[in-house]
Amino acid sequence: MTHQTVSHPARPGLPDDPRANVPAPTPSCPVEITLAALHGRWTTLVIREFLKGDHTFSELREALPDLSDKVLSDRLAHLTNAGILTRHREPGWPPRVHYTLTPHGRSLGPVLQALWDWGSTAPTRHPEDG
Amino acid sequence: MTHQTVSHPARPGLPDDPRANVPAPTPSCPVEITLAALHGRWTTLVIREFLKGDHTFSELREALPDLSDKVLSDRLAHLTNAGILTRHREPGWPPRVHYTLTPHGRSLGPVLQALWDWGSTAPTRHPEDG
DNA sequence: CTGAATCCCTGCCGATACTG
DNA sequence: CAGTATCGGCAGGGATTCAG
Repeated sequence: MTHQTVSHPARPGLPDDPRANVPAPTPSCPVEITLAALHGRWTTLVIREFLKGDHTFSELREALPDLSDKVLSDRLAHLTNAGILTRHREPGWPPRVHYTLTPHGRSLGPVLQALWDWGSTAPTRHPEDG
Repeated sequence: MTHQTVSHPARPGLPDDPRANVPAPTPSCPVEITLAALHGRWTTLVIREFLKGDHTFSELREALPDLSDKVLSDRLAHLTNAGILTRHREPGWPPRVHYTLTPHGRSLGPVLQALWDWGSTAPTRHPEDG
C-alpha cells in the first residue's frame, strides 16, 4: 500500500485520540506500547534479522555473535510475548526451535524505516550528554 | 510535505546502507540515534508538549505535574543537546527560559506518528514479561 | 525561576554455570 | 540445542537539597 487510510490529524504526532492526553507515561499509550516492544539493547537488530527471514536460535547466534545466549533468549521471549514472533519447536533430535515474524511483527518495517530516516538526517551531533 | 523523496528499498526497514550491517548495537546506526533521542521516561511526552507549541520551564511543569524538576531538567538538556530543542534565556527578572522545537525536532512528528500507529494496532497483549 | 548536586533504589545487561 | 538460574556492575530516575 502506498498510503494509510487512518485519519490523519492536522499536526503529525498529535493524534486527536483520548489516549493522547496522558499526564504521565502509561503503558496504554500506543507510543509507549511500541517503544516497549522495541525496548532493550539488541532488540532492533534481532528484529532486523527476522525481516530478512525466519531463524532458529543457533542461526541468530551466528548472525549476532556478540549477543549472549541469555540476552538472546530474553529478546526472543520478549518479542514472542509482544506478538512479534511465533515460536515453533520442531520435534526430533537435536532440538531446534524455529522463530518466525508474525504479520504484526512484519508491520514494524515502516516503523524502523521511520526511525532510520530521522536518524539519518541528524544535524549537528553533540557527543557530550550521553 | 506529503511524501518523502528518499529512496525506498524494496523491503521496508531494511535499507541498503552500509551502516545497516552492524554486528552489534552502535551509536552510529541511525535507528540507534533516533532511539537515543527518544530515550528515557517522559521524553516522548515532553516532545509532545512541544509539538503543541514552545514552552518555558514552568509551563512544562504545569503541563506535566508528575514530572520532577530534575528529570525535566535532564530531558530538556538531553533534547537540546540532540538538536531537538533550542534554549533561549530571556533577560530580566524573574529568570525565564524559553524552549522551542527546532525544525529537526519538529520532523520527529512523523516518527511519533509511526510509533502511535503501530502501537494502536496491537493484536493480543500478554501482560506478563514486562 | 531554573537547574545542578547528591543519595538511594531499581532494573538492565553481561558472564558463568547448570538443566531438559 | 535451547534455554534457565544466579550474581555483579552500572546507568536511569525519583526525592531532596543547594546555587545562580
